[in-house]
Amino acid sequence: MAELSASQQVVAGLARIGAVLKSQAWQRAWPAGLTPTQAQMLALLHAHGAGRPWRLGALAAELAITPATASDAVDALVRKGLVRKRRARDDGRAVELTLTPEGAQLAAATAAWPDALLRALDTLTPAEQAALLRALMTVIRALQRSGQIPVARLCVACRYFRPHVYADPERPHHCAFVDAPFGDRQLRLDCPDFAANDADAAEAVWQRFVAASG
Amino acid sequence: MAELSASQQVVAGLARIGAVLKSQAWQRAWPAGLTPTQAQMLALLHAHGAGRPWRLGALAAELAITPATASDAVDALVRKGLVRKRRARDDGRAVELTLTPEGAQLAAATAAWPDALLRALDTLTPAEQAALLRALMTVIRALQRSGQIPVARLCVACRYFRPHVYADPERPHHCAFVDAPFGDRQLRLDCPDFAANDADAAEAVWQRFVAASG
DNA sequence: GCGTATAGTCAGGAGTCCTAACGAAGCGGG
DNA sequence: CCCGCTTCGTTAGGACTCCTGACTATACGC
Repeated sequence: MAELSASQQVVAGLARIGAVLKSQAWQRAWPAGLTPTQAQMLALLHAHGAGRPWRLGALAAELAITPATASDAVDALVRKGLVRKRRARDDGRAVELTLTPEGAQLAAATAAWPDALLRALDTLTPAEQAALLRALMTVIRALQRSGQIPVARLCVACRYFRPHVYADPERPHHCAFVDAPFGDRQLRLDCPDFAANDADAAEAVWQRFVAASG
Repeated sequence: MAELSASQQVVAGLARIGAVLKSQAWQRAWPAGLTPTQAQMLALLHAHGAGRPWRLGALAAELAITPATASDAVDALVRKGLVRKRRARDDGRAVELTLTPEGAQLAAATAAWPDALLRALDTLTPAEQAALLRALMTVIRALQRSGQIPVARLCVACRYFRPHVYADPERPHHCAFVDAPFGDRQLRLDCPDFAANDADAAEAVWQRFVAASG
């Protein structure tokens, strides 16, 4: 049996799951007349778009595609009447994107995560789910620090996050944005209320988080 | 703070990592003159192709694309001189695919997993890596059982797998194919020597595996 | 043999994704 | 104020992806 490191095995598994996500994205997007990229854009615009409209460049960075590709996809969405383009007030070069009512409706309808994967995850015990979530947070944080991911709106990197400030093991953390305690299972990987912390503070928060969670 | 289930959070994280895998696939494949799909094909042919050549349909199922798309991609690889097509001996409809020497060389050169992700995974503790691997196995197994993945060549579903037959906690399992003990960290998600087990036996093996690993 | 199922191909079309070249707006210094 | 540099986005061109639907050819069952 060839020796493969645990990391390599994990990457293989992630790649496999990535393939499932990709094929399910097609299956869900196609009936709605969308491609996966278009559906992803719609979802992003829908998820955190209301207050501060997305710019095209930010969208491209988020989806890990070039601005040229993003421009293509946005045009397709505009042709379909789902998205509106507007010049930014404060920057005549930039383009702001907002959903039309039709777009918002379709985004809401398409937003559901792939059932098969959710059901598969539900076969894990709660402890396994928590461990998986923590592992993913660690990985995503590392990827962000190495520049592979533009912005990761993780609780553990957020200005409002206070890890392990309560004795209650169910809800040890505090979110200063909503001013409420919460637990590991509510830790978010992509919070709309995220506010970036400076590097040193984020590192300190992370250290406190892992130290007490070990 | 909106309530999201742990499963939904995990899917979000997996999707995020999937995006990284995708963008890195482009970065690695492009300099070699390949697209991600072509690189994946080459990798599959290289990983377990020597003995029993791949058929086009199997490749398509593995990559979760239609046979038509697979046919396109194979043609591209044939044009580039990396792959050879041949009618199958035992089935005049089927096409068998083998790597040319150039293809094998390129596949070997391109085979490395994305560094950034490996490094990110190395920030996990060994215990976290093991937990992550087990969680992924559980998920992939569930996806296979629901038909989302064609074949998952997991140790835990293999005819040769004997879970927890030794006292040594480092190497509790036995592989009857290589006739040697091994540990959790060597459990494979995609073993070339995999042999399918029948459903009942696989279920029994799985139960023994999770019961003792809990 | 004959029909049905299966393996793969072809044609057509929208879309993805890249690079490269470009226009247009902001920003800074002289 | 205006020249150059940078940044945001678009266009153009090309290879490829990915689908559906129609098709050919072989295999298999009765």
